[in-house]
Amino acid sequence: MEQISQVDVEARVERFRQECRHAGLSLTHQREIIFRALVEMHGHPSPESIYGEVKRQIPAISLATVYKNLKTFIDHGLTREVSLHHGALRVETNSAPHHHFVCVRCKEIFDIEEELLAPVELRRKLPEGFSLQRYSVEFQGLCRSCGEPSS
Amino acid sequence: MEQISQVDVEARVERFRQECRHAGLSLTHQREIIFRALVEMHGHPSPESIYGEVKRQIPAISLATVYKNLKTFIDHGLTREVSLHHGALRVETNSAPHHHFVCVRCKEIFDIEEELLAPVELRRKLPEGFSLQRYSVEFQGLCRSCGEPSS
DNA sequence: TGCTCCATTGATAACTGTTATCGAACGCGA
DNA sequence: TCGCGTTCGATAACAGTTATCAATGGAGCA
Ligand SMILES: [Mn+2]
Ligand SMILES: [Mn+2]
Ligand SMILES: [Zn+2]
Ligand SMILES: [Zn+2]
Repeated sequence: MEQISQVDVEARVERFRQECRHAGLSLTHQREIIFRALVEMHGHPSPESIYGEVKRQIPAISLATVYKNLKTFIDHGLTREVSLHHGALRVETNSAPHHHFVCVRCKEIFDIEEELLAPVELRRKLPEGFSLQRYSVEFQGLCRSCGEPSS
Repeated sequence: MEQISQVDVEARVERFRQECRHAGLSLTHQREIIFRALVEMHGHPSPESIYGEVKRQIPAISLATVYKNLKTFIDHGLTREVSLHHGALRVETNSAPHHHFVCVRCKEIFDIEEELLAPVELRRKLPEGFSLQRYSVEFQGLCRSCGEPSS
């Protein structure tokens, strides 16, 4: 959670410009401000919080523009979505500890039995003050149906 | 993903009844049908899909009843929500592989450096047809601020 | 069994997060 | 500088979820 230096920010914005050119994306003012905000905001910001930040520099910007650009960035690998299954609540009654495989394409969630993995080992302790209740490994990739070449 | 036997279902529904009594929850017809559907549906159903299932047995049931009961079940540990951060899109520019700690209380997401963990080891291969792109470990528990006794 | 009370239900309005639509504005190559 | 296709802002529409509230119905008790 260390602060990112201004030099690093500029370097990443410059790389961003190159990647936009590469991908045939127009370099709009909005686009750049949004990306810069993204890099400068530490953590895992929501569209709403990014909007709040960007609005300070472009008061007239639309929330829809933020959404559209975030989607564009994600599609082009310029940023990443933290959770692939944030769309709707999902529940399960399988109370046994187990892991999940999430398909990046169809977003389906598959159970992975716990025994398939060797226990996760911590080399050091978690940061001070954090109390652990459980953990599970989330695998991401293509599921059987989505990986087929015929798709 | 093996099919659950009818005997097991009944056993779990019976346990459900006991736990409801224990928790001071009324044993309503809707409640039991919803729970039974939940146990019988394999995978990670959404409220909408549960509603669809339950509606076949109680055509007049309201979607709100399904939501309310799912929340009640989760609050009492009768079922589990698969993802703690399904509420809204979250993005990050931290492209280095890393893990996450999600606070069960405030839902904040914290980065955990990759080096804190020994590499995850697969004892066997993933199920046939699944292609892995990445994985990360999700820790759940209380963060520093939420774990404080003064809260 | 019948009565009372409070939890729960169903209907629906309201709210939040997200996407679609569309005319205006703008970036970019010619 | 011009012209075209992209992107923008405003806003309607949509999806998922929660709040509201009157009606219903479990659960304990007479
Ligand atoms: Mn699962
Ligand atoms: Mn992260
Ligand atoms: Zn898939
Ligand atoms: Zn917390």
